[in-house]
Amino acid sequence: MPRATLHNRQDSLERALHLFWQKGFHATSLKDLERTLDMRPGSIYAAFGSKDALFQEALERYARLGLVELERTLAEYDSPLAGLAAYLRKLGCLRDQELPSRACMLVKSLLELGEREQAALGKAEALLEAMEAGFVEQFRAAKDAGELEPSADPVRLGRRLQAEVMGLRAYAQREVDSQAVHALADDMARSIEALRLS
Amino acid sequence: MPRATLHNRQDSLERALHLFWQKGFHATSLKDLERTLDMRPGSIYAAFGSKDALFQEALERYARLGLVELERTLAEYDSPLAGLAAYLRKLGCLRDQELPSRACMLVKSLLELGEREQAALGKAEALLEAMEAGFVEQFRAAKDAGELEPSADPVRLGRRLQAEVMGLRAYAQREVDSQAVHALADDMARSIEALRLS
DNA sequence: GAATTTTTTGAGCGATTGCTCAAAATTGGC
DNA sequence: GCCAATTTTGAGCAATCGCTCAAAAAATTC
Repeated sequence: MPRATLHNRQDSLERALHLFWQKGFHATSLKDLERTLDMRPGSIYAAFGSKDALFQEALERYARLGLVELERTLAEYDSPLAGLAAYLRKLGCLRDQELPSRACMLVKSLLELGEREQAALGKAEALLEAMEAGFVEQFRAAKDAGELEPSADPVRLGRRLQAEVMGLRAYAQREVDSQAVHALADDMARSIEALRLS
Repeated sequence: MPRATLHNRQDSLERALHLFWQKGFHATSLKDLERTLDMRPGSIYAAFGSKDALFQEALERYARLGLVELERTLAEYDSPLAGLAAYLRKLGCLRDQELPSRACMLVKSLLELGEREQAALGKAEALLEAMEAGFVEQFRAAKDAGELEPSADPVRLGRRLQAEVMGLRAYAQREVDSQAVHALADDMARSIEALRLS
C-alpha cells in the first residue's frame, strides 16, 4: 500500500467550514480554499468532489457541532426552561469569542443560496428544522415537568424560540456594542424564564 | 438639446432592486441586470456607475420604502403599541404576497457582504440602525402616553423588536407552512400588546 | 437637412471563475 | 532498488466575471 495521505480530511473540512462560515458560499473562491487548506485543486476535488459538495459537508459539520453545544448546555440544567434560557445567554456571548462570523451559518446560507444551489439550500432548511425540533422537544419536556401551564403549545414556543435565535444572531452580526447584544440575549432569556409557572 | 433618455431611471432602479433583493449581491451578475433592465452594459454604467453603486442605490430605495410602510401602518393607530403589533402582523402576511424574497434585504446584505463591499455593508448597517431608531422612538411615545410602565426601557424594547423582526423575516424565508409564519407573527404581536398597562 | 449633443450599443478587454487530468511525487511490499 | 498503488501537483481549459470605449443611433436646434 502506497503514499500516506498528507492532509487530515477532518482538519481540512474544519478549515473549509471556517472559511465558508466567514465569507459565505459565493464569496468563497477555490483560490481561497486552496490557500486555506494548503491543497491544490486536484486534491480538493479528489477529497470532496466539488465546491458545492464541500460546502454541504461543512454545513452538516456546523449544524452537528451546534446541536452538540445545545445539548451540552441543556444537560447542565435540571429544568428545561432554565437550560433554554442559559443557551440564549450563551449565544449572547458568542460575540466575545473569535469566530468566523457571529451570525448563524445556516441562516446565512438560507438567505444567500438560490435555486442554483438547491441541494445545499435544502440541507440548510433541514438542519434548521432539526434545531427547531430540538427546541420543541425541550418545551414539551418542560410541559411534562409542569413548568409550563397546560394550555402552552410547545410547537409555537419552539418556533418562536427558533425565530428569536435567528434574530439574536443576525443582530449580533451588526457592528453594535457588545453590551447591547448581551442585554438583548438577556431580555430573550427572561422571556423564557417568565413562562415558568409560579 | 438631443436624444431623450430611453429608460426611466427610477423604473430601472426598481427592477434592479427586485433582482438584488431576490438573488443577493454576489449571485446577481451584470448579465442578469442587462436582461432585467433591458439595457446594455454601457448604459448601466453611464446611469449608475458600477454594480456596487447600483446595489447601494437599490438598498437605499428598499429601506426608504420600508420605513414609509412602517410609518403608514403606525399612522393608522392612535396607540403606539397597537401600531407596532399591527406592523408585526402585517410582516407575517408578507409571505402571501408575490415578492422577490420574504427575507429583509438589509439583513440579507448584512449577512452576505464582506470587507470587499464595505461601502454597501456600512449602508446596510446604517439603514438597520435607522429602523431600530424608529422602533425606539415609538416605544418612547408609548411610554409618554402611559402605555408602558415607567421603568420600561425604550432602547431595550426597540432593540428587541428589531431582533424579532429580523428573526421573523428570516424564518419566513424558510419553506414552512404559511400558517406557521402567521402564528409566529401573532405571538410576537401579542408580546408587544402584553406590555400595555392594565 | 445639416449640425450638434447626448444616449445607446455591443464587441471585447483582462481577470477570475469552478474544475480537469496527465504527469510527478511519495509511500509500502518485495 | 524496483515495482505497484495512491496522492498530489499545477498548467491550463472553457466559461463567466465586472467593465470600457469607439462607433452608431436618435433627438433638438437652426
